[in-house]
Amino acid sequence: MIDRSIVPDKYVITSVLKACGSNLALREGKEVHGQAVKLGLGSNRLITMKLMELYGKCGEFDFARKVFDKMVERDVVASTIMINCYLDYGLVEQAIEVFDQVWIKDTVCWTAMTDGLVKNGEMNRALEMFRAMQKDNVRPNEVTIVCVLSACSQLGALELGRWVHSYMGKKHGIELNHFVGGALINMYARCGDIDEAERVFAMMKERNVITYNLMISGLAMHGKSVEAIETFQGMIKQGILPTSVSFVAVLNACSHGGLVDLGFEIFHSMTRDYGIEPQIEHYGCMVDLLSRVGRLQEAYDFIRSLKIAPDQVMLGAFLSACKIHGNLELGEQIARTLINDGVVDSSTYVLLSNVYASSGKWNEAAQIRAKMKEGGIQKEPGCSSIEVNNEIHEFLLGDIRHPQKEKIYKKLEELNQILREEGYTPATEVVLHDIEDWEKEHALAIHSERLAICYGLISTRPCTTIRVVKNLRVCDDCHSMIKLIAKITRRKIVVRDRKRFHHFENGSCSCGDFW
DNA sequence: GTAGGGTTAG
Repeated sequence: MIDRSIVPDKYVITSVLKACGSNLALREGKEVHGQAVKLGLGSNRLITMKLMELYGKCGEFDFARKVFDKMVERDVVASTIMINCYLDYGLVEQAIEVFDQVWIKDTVCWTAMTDGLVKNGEMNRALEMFRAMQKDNVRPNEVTIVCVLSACSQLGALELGRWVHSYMGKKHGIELNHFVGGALINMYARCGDIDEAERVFAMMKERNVITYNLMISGLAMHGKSVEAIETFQGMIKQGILPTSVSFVAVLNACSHGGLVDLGFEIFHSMTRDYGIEPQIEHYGCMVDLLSRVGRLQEAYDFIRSLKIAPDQVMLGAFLSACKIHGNLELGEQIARTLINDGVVDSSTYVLLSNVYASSGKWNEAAQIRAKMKEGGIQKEPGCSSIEVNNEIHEFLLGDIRHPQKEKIYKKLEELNQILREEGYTPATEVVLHDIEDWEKEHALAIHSERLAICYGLISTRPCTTIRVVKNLRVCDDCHSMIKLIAKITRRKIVVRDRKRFHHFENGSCSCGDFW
């Protein structure tokens, strides 16, 4: 409500416009701006910039641009607001166009552009931006560091992440605050160096619930269940109240560690001790917890007892466990529910098809694939990446774009030869007889993680750890193959898949073949 | 003045 009894000044109008922007109240904002114009404040810089922000936040970037173009003094601050208007709506190229025209860019402007690229999934361009910023002699601050670390964590760029960490340590005035500390823990955990994540965590003087959540989920991701639970308990001892996110993290740790009773105790403590109502993701953790250890009937009954409808992730956890524990009947019941509901994404289709295929029900598997085709549902392309000499190398299925492709495929063939001699037969050869043609192509092609690993083998020093990041789950065949590769090459191979880490060493994997 | 860490379960 606008109180019309008092005549507002420019400060009042600025703060009301700001509030309208935060609440996406476009109509009210326009009204306030109209008032400002009537009061002769239409060309006030602060008010004009707030109007741009308002338009931007409400998705009206064309209007924001018109205001921007009319501004007499289009300095770095106004340009940064315009850049953010575009970046919030994914218009990266338009943002860059404005950015390029800024004559003297400051830290905020560089950081906004870098962060916008990260938020729009353009990690490599974000890192390029960071390098360009340093060439331009603009000093990064804490915010810049957090953005760059976020890009590193998503890319799995451990080398660069380490470089950023050491840059901070060299008296560049970067403080290890909550944000920077959290970003570092997240970066190390997600880049596969959980020990270093723990070291940063231990070094931090002050930790908040987010710091703890990051550490707990990092430990859980690496299969360090006991440490994750201890960290959770340590947080409570410190008097920090857990949030709903903390519970997902710690329940996830319980399920990876097979700690059913403790998991239930923690689950019950949510409402009892902290007044946090479980959400679908917490129920999902409980289903996962029961299913993993093979208590499938209990998991099934648990799902049925819920007042809310199960989602694909929850059913996926159950289905995946049915496949591993060889309980097709319960799995099929759930599968039917999934298909009938008709809202199934590509990964669940793939999982369903694999469940059928694993028990030799080829017709059913083929039907699922046909349904996918019918509905025009495409499997998300698998993509693996590896960082070598500060550069991220990306590989798709059967990728031949890499400049060193000959060497990579030669290495792959060499490994296949050794594996065959060791008596290893790829699971795909068995599968091939009973699946559809298009699937054969996929099965025959070379999965991206193998290419990334082979590139790692030829381009890094012997005995060093190879770290690969994959956007999807690792398939069974690749998983067993990587175990053997780790053994014969005497390398540690760390693979981050969509959900967790696999540390391959000397023929076995830290996930205990259950993922 | 403009920019910052967790979306977690398959």
